[in-house]
Amino acid sequence: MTTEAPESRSAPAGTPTLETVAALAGVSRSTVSRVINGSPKVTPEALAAVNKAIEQLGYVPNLAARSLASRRTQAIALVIPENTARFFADPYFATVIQGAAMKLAETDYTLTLLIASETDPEKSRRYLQGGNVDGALILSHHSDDRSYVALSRKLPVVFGGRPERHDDGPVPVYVDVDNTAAAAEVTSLLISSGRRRIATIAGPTDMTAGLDRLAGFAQALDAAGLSADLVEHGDFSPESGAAAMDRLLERDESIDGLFVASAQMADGALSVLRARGLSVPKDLGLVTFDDDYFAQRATPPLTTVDQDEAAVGRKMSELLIRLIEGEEVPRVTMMPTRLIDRRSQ
Amino acid sequence: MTTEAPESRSAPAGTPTLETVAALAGVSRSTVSRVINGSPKVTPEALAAVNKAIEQLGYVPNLAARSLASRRTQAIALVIPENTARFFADPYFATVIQGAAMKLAETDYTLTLLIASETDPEKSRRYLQGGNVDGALILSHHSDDRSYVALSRKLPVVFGGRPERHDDGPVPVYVDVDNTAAAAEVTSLLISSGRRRIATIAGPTDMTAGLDRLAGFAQALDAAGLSADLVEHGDFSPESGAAAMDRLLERDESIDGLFVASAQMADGALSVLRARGLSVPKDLGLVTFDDDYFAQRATPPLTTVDQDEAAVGRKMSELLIRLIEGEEVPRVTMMPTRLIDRRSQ
DNA sequence: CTGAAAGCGCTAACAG
DNA sequence: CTGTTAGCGCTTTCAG
Repeated sequence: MTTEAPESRSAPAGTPTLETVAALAGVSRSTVSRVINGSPKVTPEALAAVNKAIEQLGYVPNLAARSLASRRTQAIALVIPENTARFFADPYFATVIQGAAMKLAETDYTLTLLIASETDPEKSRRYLQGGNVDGALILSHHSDDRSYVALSRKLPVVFGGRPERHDDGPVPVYVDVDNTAAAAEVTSLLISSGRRRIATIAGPTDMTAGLDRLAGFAQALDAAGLSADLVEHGDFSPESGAAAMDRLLERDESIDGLFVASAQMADGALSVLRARGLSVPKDLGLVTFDDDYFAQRATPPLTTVDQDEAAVGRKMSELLIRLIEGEEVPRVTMMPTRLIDRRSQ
Repeated sequence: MTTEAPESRSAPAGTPTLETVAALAGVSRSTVSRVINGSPKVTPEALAAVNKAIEQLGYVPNLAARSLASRRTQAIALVIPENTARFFADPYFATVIQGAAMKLAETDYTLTLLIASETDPEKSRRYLQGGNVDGALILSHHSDDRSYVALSRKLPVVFGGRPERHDDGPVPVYVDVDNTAAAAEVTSLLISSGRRRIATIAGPTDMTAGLDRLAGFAQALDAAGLSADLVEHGDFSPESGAAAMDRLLERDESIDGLFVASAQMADGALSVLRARGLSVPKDLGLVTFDDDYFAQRATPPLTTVDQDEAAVGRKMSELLIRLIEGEEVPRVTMMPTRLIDRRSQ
């Protein structure tokens, strides 16, 4: 019944453990642990001995054990809506993820991809609240992030893109670009080019980026005393842009200016315009959002808003880590956008 | 020195533990553990009591503890080359990842994104060999997967895309499409259309997909007694396709057939052809690879090879899990491709 | 079928 | 600065 004689424990088979290292270095496990965790309270000699032993043994700490003992997992979940088909195809999200992952790769945190099942939302909720991660990065796709906004009271959480709020809790921490301001700015370029009958192909109404760009569009027209009634929605895909363009022209053939909420949709819209024999910018000024391949290689190249998606991802990771480590962070972080004038307005 | 009186342990604060559940259900921890792990050796009564307690407490097992005790992590690493900029932008990889993640989401495995740093390759090697994951999914990007091929002897590993081999070890397990056969097939369409001076814009020489498609192209021409000397390489991006097209036309203006190894490159090539007043398929037959937006919406829509990237990802996950669970799996799995004839040849 | 006991590998006070 | 002593929460023989 005593806890004696721990000598006869595990034979030095398998992967080396902290204990193996301690033995080889001639110190206690605590000291090895201190070295691993970079504690300053270790004599140079001990440190050298331990490091040598670690090197020699090719020792790698066991994360599970560490996390069990320290009650920190060093893991961060990246929550992705199940509706992934469009999600991954969307270069916006792909790039944000990339930025977030690259940033985390510089730290000791690990990124766990969590696909939020729509049929069993409990599964991911349990995972997140079950202490399996130290925090979560959430890419708001559709506006069904209600539950995640709630989650952010129990776990450090950072959103990518302004999450929609459905109650009066505290504002969740998020990183976004100022879609409203940027949309207004690029739209006003249309106005200063003398366009008067200005329409927009807006994003989906269940994504805040779509809503915000539409709001910016309307703001700009309002300020100029123009009517913002020519609005058709797409889902950010080229196909939806083409369809919206058709609807717009059906409603009013005299359109002479157009703000398309994404370059991919603009590509679709352009194909319709071309088919109708309308040329940009001669017959109609066209500005858009995103400086991707579509905006750059369109005929003509399009005046657009450039946003740094990777920077959004990096910032999300940075904020989350600070949050996990107990720091105060701003609830709202707006990343800069840049207007690229290619004279297509 | 005795191990007695464990009663006065942790107050029932914080998250419920297995012990809490056991107490509430009136059984031992072992029984709760059995229930959680779906052991059949539990009486219906015990099972019910435990499940009720779990429900009531909102109990979630602690993965770290479980993994420490069971020596299995239930985690799978997805290894991605650091050169991520292009990686994530590439819809091929994005979709494979998606497929792999979706498949895993149906299981109890968790996906950890591991960015393989080029400056510190040891970091990911240590992580992988340190017992932090049960297996790894590796998306071969460039041909620097030497170390990962070696890794596959110490850890269950499945590659996406044929990995290049640099030694004579066993063939690693991989999932791919038969790039060679598909490229040969689509190229032969060009031949049967009567094209005789056939060129190719090949992929990069450091990616097996690029090499294999080039090999298929050459095979088809050889079989028809045609020369396969008109080869220029791109990096799968539209820009590189345009540049390669320029070089090709400089070398030989009489080209009447062209196989482009990716639809994105084909898009670039088409812009060059258009600029030169050459029309497809009138002046020149054009076939490509990938049935994405570029192939579908090109002018004209292109005859191409459709591959199901998500299926590749799913299959990778499936094989890896079987490998982890000790099953034998085929070393090579070829996913089907489909020829889509749009009469652009 | 169930419980007791003994750790998995590591961290974290607490003495020394 | 270093070693000792207890566990972190769960699985797993091994008796019963």
